[in-house]
Amino acid sequence: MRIGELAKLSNTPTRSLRYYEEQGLIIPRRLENGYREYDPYLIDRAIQIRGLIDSGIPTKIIALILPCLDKARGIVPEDIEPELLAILRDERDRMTQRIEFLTRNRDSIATYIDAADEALARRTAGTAA
Amino acid sequence: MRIGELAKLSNTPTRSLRYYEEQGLIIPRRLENGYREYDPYLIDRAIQIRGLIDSGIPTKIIALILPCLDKARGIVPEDIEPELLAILRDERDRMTQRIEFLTRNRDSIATYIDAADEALARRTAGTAA
DNA sequence: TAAATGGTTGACACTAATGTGAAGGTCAAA
DNA sequence: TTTGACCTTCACATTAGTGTCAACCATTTA
Repeated sequence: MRIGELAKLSNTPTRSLRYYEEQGLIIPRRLENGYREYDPYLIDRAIQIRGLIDSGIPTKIIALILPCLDKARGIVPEDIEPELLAILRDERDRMTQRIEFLTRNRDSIATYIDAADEALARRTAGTAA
Repeated sequence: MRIGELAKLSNTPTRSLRYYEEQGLIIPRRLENGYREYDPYLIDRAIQIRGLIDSGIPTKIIALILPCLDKARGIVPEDIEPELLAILRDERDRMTQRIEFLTRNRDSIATYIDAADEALARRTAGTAA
């Protein structure tokens, strides 16, 4: 598929898709026209990248970990550099921290929302009665 | 305490602390000199803000949800605007999405790391034997 | 064939968050 | 009293990611 279709299917602006290519995250084939040609599996990849960027992970890190995410289901790495491994551990821990942070704060917001809902329900009930 | 001490304790550059003030996230008292004076509880708040920003939440959203996070433990909101409530629900859901995304990808990375470790262990064992 | 649609590159602009440096005020200690 | 550490504001620079526009090429359709 071409870039416009991928943009629709992955809900990602074409501008961003071209940027991801520039950053080495998604590199499509080219048709004779020069048009970008994307394989269908790249829909998921585009969505994944958007999610990671939205979570505060810079594209340079994403470029590092993407190959590992691909290989994760199956292929065992044989010649992995210890430096890359260290970076991966670091990033894994950073992500865990982020998850904990987000979870704590999300739960606080949820608690607040629930309290507000309850308060509203009480007031509505009182008004109705 | 003054800005330098808070910077050390919260591991946040003074530049960022001033920026947070500009964004209405942390507003310290002022001494007669004009120096910023921070209460100790603001250490946690600074750390919290850093975590949220690092997780991809923009300061404008943080400014909205911070008061709720404060109130979350205790004070029940009485006069909450339905618009704010809608924004909060939205943000809560967005954070949940982020958490799921991060968790999935973190787990993939972890799996990859474990596989690499195992492979290394096998090779080392073989070499030793 | 001409218009419409969608693709290409390139450039300029913008926001968010932070780095950095200038020019200067405050205060404690030598 | 002068040095040094820390503070102030102001301002310009930078990075990431995206928006947007210009000028042009390709393909389909009226």
